[in-house]
Amino acid sequence: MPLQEELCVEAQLRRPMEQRVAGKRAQSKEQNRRVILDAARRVFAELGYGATTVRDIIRATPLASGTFYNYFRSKEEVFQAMRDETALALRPLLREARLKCETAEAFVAETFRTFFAYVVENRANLPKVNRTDAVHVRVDTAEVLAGFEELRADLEAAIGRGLFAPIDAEYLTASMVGIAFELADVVQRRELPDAEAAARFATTLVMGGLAALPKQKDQTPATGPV
Amino acid sequence: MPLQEELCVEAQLRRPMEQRVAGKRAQSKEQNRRVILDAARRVFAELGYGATTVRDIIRATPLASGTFYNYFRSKEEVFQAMRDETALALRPLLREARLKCETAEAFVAETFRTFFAYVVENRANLPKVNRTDAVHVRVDTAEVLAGFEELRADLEAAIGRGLFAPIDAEYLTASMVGIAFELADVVQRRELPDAEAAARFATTLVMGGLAALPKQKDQTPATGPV
DNA sequence: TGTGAAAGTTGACGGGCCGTCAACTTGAGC
DNA sequence: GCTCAAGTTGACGGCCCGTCAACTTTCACA
Repeated sequence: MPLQEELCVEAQLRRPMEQRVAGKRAQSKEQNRRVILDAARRVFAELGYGATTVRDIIRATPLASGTFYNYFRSKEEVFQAMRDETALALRPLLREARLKCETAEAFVAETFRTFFAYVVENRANLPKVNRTDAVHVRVDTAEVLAGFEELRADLEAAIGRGLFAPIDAEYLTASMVGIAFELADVVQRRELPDAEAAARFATTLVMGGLAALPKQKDQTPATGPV
Repeated sequence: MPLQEELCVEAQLRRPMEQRVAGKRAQSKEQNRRVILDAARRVFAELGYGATTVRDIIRATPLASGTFYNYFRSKEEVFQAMRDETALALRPLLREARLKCETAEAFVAETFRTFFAYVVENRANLPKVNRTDAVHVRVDTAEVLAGFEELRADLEAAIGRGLFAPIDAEYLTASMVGIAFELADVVQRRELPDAEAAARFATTLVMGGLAALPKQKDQTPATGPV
């Protein structure tokens, strides 16, 4: 029956570029997910994470309550999805920045520069901050933790290539992550956030430490190789 | 009327050491608070922070639901109280450790040593970790933030005394805090937590950075003094 | 010791949020 | 067209929420 095919073609001709192959089904599914995530972002920003309920998110949406649960199982899961989006956007940038580095200094500097630049540019989706009273919450989803693992793997590879002296990559990763998140917080609170300055500070701190760390290792061989 | 006084004395003689002056009222108030906090610790550990409800905590207690609300307004407040207890226990230790230091190295080393030692010794009350699925939560209460401020004030005082070169104390505080919490996490996950090793790593990293930071500042005077 | 008042406890209650599910609507394929 | 699977809807039973009137315990004073 050529008529049906023609209908299909006609539909595609009307909207030539976007959504060509995707059926209406898949389209609206993607759209609903987007609608929920956007509503959630607004509501979390308005009420704070703790005070927000699933119903608040649903109410900020034209959808019915049952539909919400077709997409997410809880507000926690929505929040994780939001953080995952950030992590998935940031991780390739970080990898790319690090891979082209030929020196330890560049490796560290590019990692911090990319991170702080992203954080400052996307203040709205800020990955970390949430205030309920004077309380401060940080959530690391699986995607975020995977980003940490990438940094660690890249560090170990760099150590293997002789870029870094052999040090405990797990400890160094943790330190860089801690510095990055805590400094990001400070930077964002300042009235004129300066991503470059934060990156410079973090880089200098870590590079100075890297110069000192291998010597320290020799002083205490009791622990043995990890 | 001496008889009333006698009754009071008799009561004290029966339990000679403890609770001498405190009336029954104040006693049971303190005890109820303790009972709730202990129950909460158990329940949070069992169910995780997110899944725990106020009713779960109440059920782990011989008290009625109304009584709970005489002491705390929500599970968030209970959790904050728990963290505050940790912060209030740790802060004097940290201050004492830092105050007697005559060198920058000692200042940094003692701060980290004290912190990691406390964290490893009190794994049960561990200040940071909470898992819901693969999610990782950290909460900084007002008391905890006050601890950060103390570190910053001590750092600035040390800079004033010439112990440290003049650097941005806010950035350095944030960095030390970030390193401390993130490393604490790594250390606690290891099967043989070595507080000393973590303290040594953190100290070396920061001291190496401190040697490098003042030079960096000269390179970029654009920002000006803070 | 007895008594009145204040402090503190209790658990039932109305209100709202939770996640589910049977009935319905929409899209895909023939 | 027609059928069936996929997806949506909102009402529903169950639970948690924070409150509060009734009750019990402690305290201060005579």
